[in-house]
Amino acid sequence: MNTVNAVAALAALAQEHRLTLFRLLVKAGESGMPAGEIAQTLGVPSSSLSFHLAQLRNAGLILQERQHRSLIYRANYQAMNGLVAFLLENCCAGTDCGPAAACDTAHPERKSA
Amino acid sequence: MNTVNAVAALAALAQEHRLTLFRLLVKAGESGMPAGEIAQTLGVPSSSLSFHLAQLRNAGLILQERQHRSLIYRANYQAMNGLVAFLLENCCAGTDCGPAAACDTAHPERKSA
DNA sequence: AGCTTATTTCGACATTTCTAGAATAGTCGT
DNA sequence: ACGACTATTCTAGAAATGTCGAAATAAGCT
Repeated sequence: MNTVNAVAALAALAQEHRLTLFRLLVKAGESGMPAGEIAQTLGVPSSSLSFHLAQLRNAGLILQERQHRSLIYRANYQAMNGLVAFLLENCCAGTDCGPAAACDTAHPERKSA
Repeated sequence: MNTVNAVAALAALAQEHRLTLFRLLVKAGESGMPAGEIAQTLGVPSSSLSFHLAQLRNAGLILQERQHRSLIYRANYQAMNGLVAFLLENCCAGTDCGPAAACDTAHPERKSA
């Protein structure tokens, strides 16, 4: 993670619809949500939603996967952790003041191990 | 922390100069830095810097304090932690997957306790 | 092949944000 | 009070971003 990546990720999150959307996907977990369902939940026209999904995807914060006719989106926990780590990188003047991020990609209810 | 606050904070950080500036202050710690020194370090005209400092301040991410002729700025660790906590709030479908933020306002080298 | 559903891309417009010079406002020493 | 120093506000133009209808693309069904 460098400044440019971080700015892209932050800019992607710095918008009401996108932040809500991202958090929705964070909640949704590994199974993700199809674009249509997201549009409905957020009450945003599909073309607008598509624009926002693209922003988040370009920033690497969400992942896309086709499932039959629908495109399923889910949060990229790893990217999120990277961003948080970057933000708190030199927190407390470089002293290690504890773990900065702690969300694993694996999902408690779903992970095999 | 709510969505509106979070968007404000993220928007404040979603800009190359401001992100660098914020991280500079995070490194600088409790003692902070005067505006002039920041401007010099970042190579940004003072009027532009002032604009960015105001953005970060409005978002609650940095604190201002006058010291004689200089205005000293320092990172607001608490605000940062609040933001991170908000972002990872329902991480892993609400399962508590560990501490999301860990930077205390108190500074190892300076704290009394 | 043709029809239906799901989603994206295009285009045009409105809004917001960034930049930086010039003017203004506080603070201090003399 | 005056001058020097530090920093902000004002201003205007340039650049980037958000919105959403209409058209286009992709996938699956019969």
